[in-house]
Amino acid sequence: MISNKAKYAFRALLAIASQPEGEALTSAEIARTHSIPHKFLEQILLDLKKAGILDSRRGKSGGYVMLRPADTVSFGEVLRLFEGPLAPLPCLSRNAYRRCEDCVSEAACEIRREFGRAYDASRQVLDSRTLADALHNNPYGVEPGHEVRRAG
Amino acid sequence: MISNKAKYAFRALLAIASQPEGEALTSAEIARTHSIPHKFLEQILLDLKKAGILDSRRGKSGGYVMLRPADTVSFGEVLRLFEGPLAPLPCLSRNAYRRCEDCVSEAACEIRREFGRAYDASRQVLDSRTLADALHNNPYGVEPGHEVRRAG
DNA sequence: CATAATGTCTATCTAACTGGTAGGGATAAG
DNA sequence: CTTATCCCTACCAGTTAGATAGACATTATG
Repeated sequence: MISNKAKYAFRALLAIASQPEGEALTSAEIARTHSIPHKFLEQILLDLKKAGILDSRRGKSGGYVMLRPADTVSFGEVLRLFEGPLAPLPCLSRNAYRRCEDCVSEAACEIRREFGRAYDASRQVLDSRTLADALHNNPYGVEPGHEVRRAG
Repeated sequence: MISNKAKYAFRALLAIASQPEGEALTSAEIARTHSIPHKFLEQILLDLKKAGILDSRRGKSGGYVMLRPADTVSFGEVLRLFEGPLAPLPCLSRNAYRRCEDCVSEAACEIRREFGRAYDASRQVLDSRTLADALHNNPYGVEPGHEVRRAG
């Protein structure tokens, strides 16, 4: 199960990304319309800003807007931001690679091999599908080469 | 990342499943050869026994053997035993279904839709691959209908 | 029967994490 | 100057992870 924090982040991002270009949403508005604890949401939006996904305006008539276009923000990227590495084993993570303490051979490890298959399958979805795909309900797995579109 | 408990369980199961028919492995042997804390492993093996996957013999020359054949025990089943539901969202879990607190429509939920795709992909691997597949390094995705072999 | 080696069960402990809450401070509009 | 907003940090209660400990039950063997 993903954390509430991550789930809130997706709700907020989808709300912000579906605003008309340039129109900001305040944390209070998002919190109210999506039943998210306000101060908790503020932390989340701040994280998204620090990650370069959102931009913010302070003061009266402030709020949040997308900094990067919604079709460049993948589900995997957001999830990693709040959950850390998505790999089921440390030895399968690209960014947070760590060998298992008592590993003899990664190539021969059955657990690594099988979980690698599961991870590949999951990653192919999460790292290719973007906020824009979700909002437009874009079909999945139709166009060839969809695995690596704008969202890296 | 999966828990150490689950990882230890897979190590132990693969060790037991690769023993010659009828030959038991003791918790102490497994703990030593795989660098697993002995008492911790005992709890794990007990869980696997209670789940009907392993059988045990007590007393001198005791130990653990497979109760069900290795080609009927899927990775998903073992993982669920130690990690609980694998679904990324409660509303995607078959066994532990729960609607999101403030859900308006599951059919319209973009988050549910996208995570459903990721979960499907991952589940297709985990619920089809068995301990025997892992031990024999059986190829994956070759034979049609492999999704539902002996392991349900 | 005694002993030693095993599995079985339950309790306990510490550190980290989850899911918040709280209270300011900085900034900008009007 | 007031008010609404974002920004930042600290804190807290409950749960979970990852064990550790100790006693009890069962069985093979001498």
